[in-house]
Amino acid sequence: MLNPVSRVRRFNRAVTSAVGALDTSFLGRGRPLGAARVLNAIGHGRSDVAEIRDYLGLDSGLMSRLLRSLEDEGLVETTAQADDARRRVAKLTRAGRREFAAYEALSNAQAEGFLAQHSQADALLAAMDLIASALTRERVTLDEMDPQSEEARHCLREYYAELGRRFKQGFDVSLSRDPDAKDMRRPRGTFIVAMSDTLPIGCVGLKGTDHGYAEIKRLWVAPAARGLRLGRRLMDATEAAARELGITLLRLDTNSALPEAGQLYRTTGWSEIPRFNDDPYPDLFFEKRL
Amino acid sequence: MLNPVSRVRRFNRAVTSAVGALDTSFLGRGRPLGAARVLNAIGHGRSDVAEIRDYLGLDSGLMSRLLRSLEDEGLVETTAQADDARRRVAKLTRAGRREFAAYEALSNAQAEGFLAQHSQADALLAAMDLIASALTRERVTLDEMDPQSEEARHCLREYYAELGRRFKQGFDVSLSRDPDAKDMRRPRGTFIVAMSDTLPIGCVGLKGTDHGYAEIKRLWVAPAARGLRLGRRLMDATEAAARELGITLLRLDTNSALPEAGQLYRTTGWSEIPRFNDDPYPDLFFEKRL
DNA sequence: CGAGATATCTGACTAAAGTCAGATATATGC
DNA sequence: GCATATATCTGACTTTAGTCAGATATCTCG
Repeated sequence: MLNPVSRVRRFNRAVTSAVGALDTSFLGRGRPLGAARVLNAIGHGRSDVAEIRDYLGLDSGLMSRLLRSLEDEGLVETTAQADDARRRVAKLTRAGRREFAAYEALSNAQAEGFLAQHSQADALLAAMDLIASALTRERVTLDEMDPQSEEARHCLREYYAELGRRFKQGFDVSLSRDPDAKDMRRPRGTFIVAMSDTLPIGCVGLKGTDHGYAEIKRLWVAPAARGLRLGRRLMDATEAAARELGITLLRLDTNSALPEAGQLYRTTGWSEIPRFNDDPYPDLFFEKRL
Repeated sequence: MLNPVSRVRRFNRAVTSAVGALDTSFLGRGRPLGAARVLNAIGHGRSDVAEIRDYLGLDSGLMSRLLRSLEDEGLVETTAQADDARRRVAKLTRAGRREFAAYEALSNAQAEGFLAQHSQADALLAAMDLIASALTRERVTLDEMDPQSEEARHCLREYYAELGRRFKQGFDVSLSRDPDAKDMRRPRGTFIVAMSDTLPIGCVGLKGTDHGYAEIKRLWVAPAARGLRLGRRLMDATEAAARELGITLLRLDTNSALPEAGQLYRTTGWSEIPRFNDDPYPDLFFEKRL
């Protein structure tokens, strides 16, 4: 029972038998699961019928009937899409919004109840993040976002906190050459956030300069998402963006206290070069010609 | 999205949509889920029909039909129970054992496949253990076991390893007064292992002595199971066993590098006493009168 | 404009799971 | 021995989910 395979299977059993209890929010309101799922998909902002069908993996006939039953209940209204009358868009009515709110409340209460049972909620949440990221790894999207968006700022806070923990001397952003947000917006550069579901789990910035090269900054992957090769995906996406922007030379700096980063650069075509700036934190410098 | 409730809900979503993929082992052999579940329950050693029905939460009519379909396939045989001919016991036939083995192989392959996708399997497994323990906390059983059983030895190994990490000077069992296994067997004492499903996640020993008291030794809770108040349950069970054995005075020693242990003793009726042995590791001594 | 593609809907069907009311056989307690 | 309880089985039924083949309306492109 102590080998890895048995441990995974134990987890599967625990989760399978608890999933009913973990997410009973779809139940308990006297509606079959299928209809409840459609209602919740609409509530969560999906309105295009084809999109919902695709998201829930439903047959078009079944989808049509479920939608009809929600209309009969007075919870949903469908109209033809303005620019393509074959497509339909679904919207919650006032009663539908009430019903959706009730599902949300159930779901929240249930998650709170689960957390309340456990005195070490932090460790439990970290474990849940890790597993959720692992399970949804193929659904992680890399989105270009503003470096001052909520998601980007979250990543940067976490990134600085981690540097503080990992550098012997700590880390103080104000001492470092913090890139200006405007250098990480198109067309000078960009900022990419890796999103798992709605949780930001990694980021990287491409910072334009006036020195004939662009810099890669702030590459970070959440602890809960390590081991999914996300660093590599982020770097690939940044390089692609740099090519699009006509950039031909990339540079970056890093620190030997972050060995996994150095390792990543060395195995993906970067070459070590001499120090090219006077930032006090980095002690390793790389460049890559595109 | 970054608050605890949202994180739990993200986990729920991830797991709910992955559960199909997490445990598809019940599928893919051309048998409906219900029948496959019954076959597997029997394969895992449940033979009493009423017990299976209860375990799987099935209606008696449905159970009867599922069992009949497995019999028709030649996978299962049922006979009347020897001492009560109303009850039936189910057993796998040779073909049934083959089929069960195929399910097991599928399940193992699938768990292996999942692990193979992740480079940080250790962290993932630790997270899975933690969550599985949290989800099944109310199903943790405390079983009296031989101190030399596989389960007990696993707990002790983990316990020693943890002391090694937490004591500044490390920990060497041979320097400590390691209790003799025979002092932790009835009627002199006992040894209790906390089992979650089939994984040992905690232990405690009650060691009989000839000095008018018994000692509590080796209280340990797996990191994956902390925060579930398991330490307290283990202590309660040990005290109950001590009372049964006619023991009226308990003593124990511990170390101030394990603050959560000292805290537990202080809040559960133990009083600090002067050193009562010459073991080099402990620096705190407690006693409790039953 | 017309052919073919696309999005949705409708009707007819199946499989699986589950419910419920007895029927049957056996056990238990007086 | 008999009334009552228990374990299982059988038949009749419902609900839910899902499949599939067309019907209908609309769009797109030459």
